[in-house]
Amino acid sequence: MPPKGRSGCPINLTLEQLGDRWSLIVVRDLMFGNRRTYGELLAASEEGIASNVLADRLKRLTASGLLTRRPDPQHQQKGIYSLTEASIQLVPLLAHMGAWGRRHTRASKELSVRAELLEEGGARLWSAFMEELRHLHLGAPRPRRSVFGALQAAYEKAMAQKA
Amino acid sequence: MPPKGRSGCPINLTLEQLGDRWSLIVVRDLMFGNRRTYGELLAASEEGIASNVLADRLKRLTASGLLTRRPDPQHQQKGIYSLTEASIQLVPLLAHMGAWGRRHTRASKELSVRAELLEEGGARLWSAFMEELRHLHLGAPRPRRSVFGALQAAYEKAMAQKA
DNA sequence: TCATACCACTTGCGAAGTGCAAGTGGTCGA
DNA sequence: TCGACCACTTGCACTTCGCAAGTGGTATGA
Repeated sequence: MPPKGRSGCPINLTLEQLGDRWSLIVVRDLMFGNRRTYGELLAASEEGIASNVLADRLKRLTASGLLTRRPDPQHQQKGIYSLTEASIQLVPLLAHMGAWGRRHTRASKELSVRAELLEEGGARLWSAFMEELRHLHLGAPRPRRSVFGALQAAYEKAMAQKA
Repeated sequence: MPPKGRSGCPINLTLEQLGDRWSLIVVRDLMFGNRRTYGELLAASEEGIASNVLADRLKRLTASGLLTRRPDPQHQQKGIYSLTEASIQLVPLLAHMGAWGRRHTRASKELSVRAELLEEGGARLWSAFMEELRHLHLGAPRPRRSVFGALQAAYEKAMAQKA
């Protein structure tokens, strides 16, 4: 089967799927912010994503197998978005992006706390986090320790210290 | 100093610099293909980058400190582009992108060979490769072993086997 | 020295992506 | 049954992208 797109290079193909200014922001918010519906993703967006762009990205990411959508039993109209195994495997990539951004951009201290923890924790922490994401998004058994909780707590502590 | 851009999140800021379909392709070709001039980057581009887009990216990447340009002593008009420490530190990111693309996209076997080696080699191999890039681009001393050569040889072997 | 090829980069233009504001049509709670 | 809510669409101005052709300076060989 011939590879589609501009070339068969794996880096290129990754860029073709994720190389825009919003796709990974959406994945990030699902992953680290546990935002699961259109409304949550739109309202709590740190970067102020436009509603049409969000709708478009949810559609594309779902079509390419990085997200799934299931109806909310509480609310007919609402959909609940989940990560898939493919997007859960983006954890190391996002961790590295955070680490790089922390060093080479003017990142704010509070928002860098999670990136810092992930960097310090290394591959073992990423694995634990991925296991937890499999629990939250794919129905896998709940792991003992919550990395998600630790990241969240560190972030909230940093925000409190700032204020 | 307040962070610029959409938000101070390090992942977001990384995306604002590199989140498009071409910037990392240019870095990849400089890094793994050792293409150092506009002409080399344009002619050997696997993905067929457009000349104006290449010119624009070289300008932007240089402006944001990911590349430097110095004149070619052999040829008045030509410039030689080099990676900087910041872009050399993208090695782990590109390695992960390759690894992810290899698993989750229809990457071609030949072009995946380098990604596979980088993935197997892990952090130690990345460090060695970065050391070598510092030699090639920043004038650091030449390291003993050439990762670049090994990657290149593996790629060429794969291409030969295909033909 | 002059024609020719080369080379880095620009220009023009249609197509696609982005940002913003308003709208739509179904759903929920009182 | 009314009004608030919610997921998502539409319309429009603006920017970016992709492609093809062009421009003007530079090396080269007769």
